Amino acid sequence: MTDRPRARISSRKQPKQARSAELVAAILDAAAQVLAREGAQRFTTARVAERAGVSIGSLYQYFPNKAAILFRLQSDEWRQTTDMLGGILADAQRPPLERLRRLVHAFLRSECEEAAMRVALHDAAPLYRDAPEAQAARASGDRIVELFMQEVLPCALEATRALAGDLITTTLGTVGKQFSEAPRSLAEIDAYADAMADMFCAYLERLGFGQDRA
Amino acid sequence: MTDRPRARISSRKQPKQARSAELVAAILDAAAQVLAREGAQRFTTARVAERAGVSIGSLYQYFPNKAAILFRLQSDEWRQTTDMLGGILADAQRPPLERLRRLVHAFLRSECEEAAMRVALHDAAPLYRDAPEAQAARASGDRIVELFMQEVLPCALEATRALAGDLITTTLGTVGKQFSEAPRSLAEIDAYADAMADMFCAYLERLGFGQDRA
DNA sequence: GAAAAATACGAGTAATTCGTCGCATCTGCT
DNA sequence: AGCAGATGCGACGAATTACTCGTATTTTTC
Repeated sequence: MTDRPRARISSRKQPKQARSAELVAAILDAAAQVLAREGAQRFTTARVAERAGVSIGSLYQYFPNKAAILFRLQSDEWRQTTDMLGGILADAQRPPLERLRRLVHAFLRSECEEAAMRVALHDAAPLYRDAPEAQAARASGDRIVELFMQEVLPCALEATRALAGDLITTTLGTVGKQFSEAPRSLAEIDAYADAMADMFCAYLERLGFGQDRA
Repeated sequence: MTDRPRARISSRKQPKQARSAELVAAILDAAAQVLAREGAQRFTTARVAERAGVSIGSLYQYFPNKAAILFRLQSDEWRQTTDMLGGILADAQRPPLERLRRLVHAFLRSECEEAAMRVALHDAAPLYRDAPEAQAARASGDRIVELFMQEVLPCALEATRALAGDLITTTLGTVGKQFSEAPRSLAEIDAYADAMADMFCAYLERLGFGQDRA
């Protein structure tokens, strides 16, 4: 049906000298600022270049188009988040459900940092969402949760486990996304995170966590 | 910080003759089609007018701007959905948790109808999201769930109940939103809805549903 | 130090889009 | 029929935006 704007997102040229690496960093920094202060609608390559103190031509030497800048921001964000969450789930000292609770807390807190920028980045999602690179990034996050699910629900059917993992991942992600849209105090965030963790734990326990004797 | 484009969204003029009422209907119909076929990015007043077989000037006689058309579509959608969900929750014949399960099923199914249009409407959300009318529409949906929560958790603290209601509402809404982005078979939808209902029920039962003797 | 390669620049182009305004047409009413 | 208000029209103005290309500058290499 629709011919989505299939954006080429891979980088146009790799910076080889030090100054160009700085330039790319300046652009990304400026992009985050423009996104936060002006919103997705007013996010333009010209504004980013101006804020970065760089000419528009230089910008286009390292990013093939506007979507590539946005995708790069989102991509960096994702890598950072998945690393953090992976670290929390891997902590074998603590019981699994406590790790899950810590994960929920950490995720919601991180979603509320730089909230304005995140909201705008989500608003701009249509510009980079359909790129193949974006789906790959998501998949790596899913795998982390899948491993955890195998630990928590070893006896469940594969299909059940996959569905539960998908549900938890999706809930966390989408609720977190909406969560950043309204400013909240730290106490509110923690209360919400506890409620969400309660919900996940109640669900997992009902699904069979704790009944290891087969 | 940001100067959001505070859109005036209330209607410019009420249609008084039959032909103008038809014109408005034609515009809304065309708007839904343009949204579904072209996506939010290519949703323009000119395209809507053309598809409706109406001049651009006529369009602007009944809608003050582009955002108003989008908001109207979303608003109609919301009213329809809340009516349906309210009907399901009000059915006093069935036990509460079964009603909740039916609600989840109905909601996810409805989210998958006209999925392309819904996705585009969500993409365009930044254009109408901040309008005061939009928040009022959301609130009416929240009240329905709140009544249900009072029935299900009469003994819980007010704060707990409100938080749980918020969590369930938000989860349903945001997961549903993402859900419409990928096409699914009816069986997949039902399986997902069952998992989500399981999660909600496990949560509510743990919170105290079923322990009425104080 | 000079040639070559990499980097930086920014005016300019082509396209798109929102919304207005003056004028034509239609409808209901007396 | 004839009038007034409602409705319908679409060319046009003003603004914005993504991106290119020829040229100038800096860095590296030999």
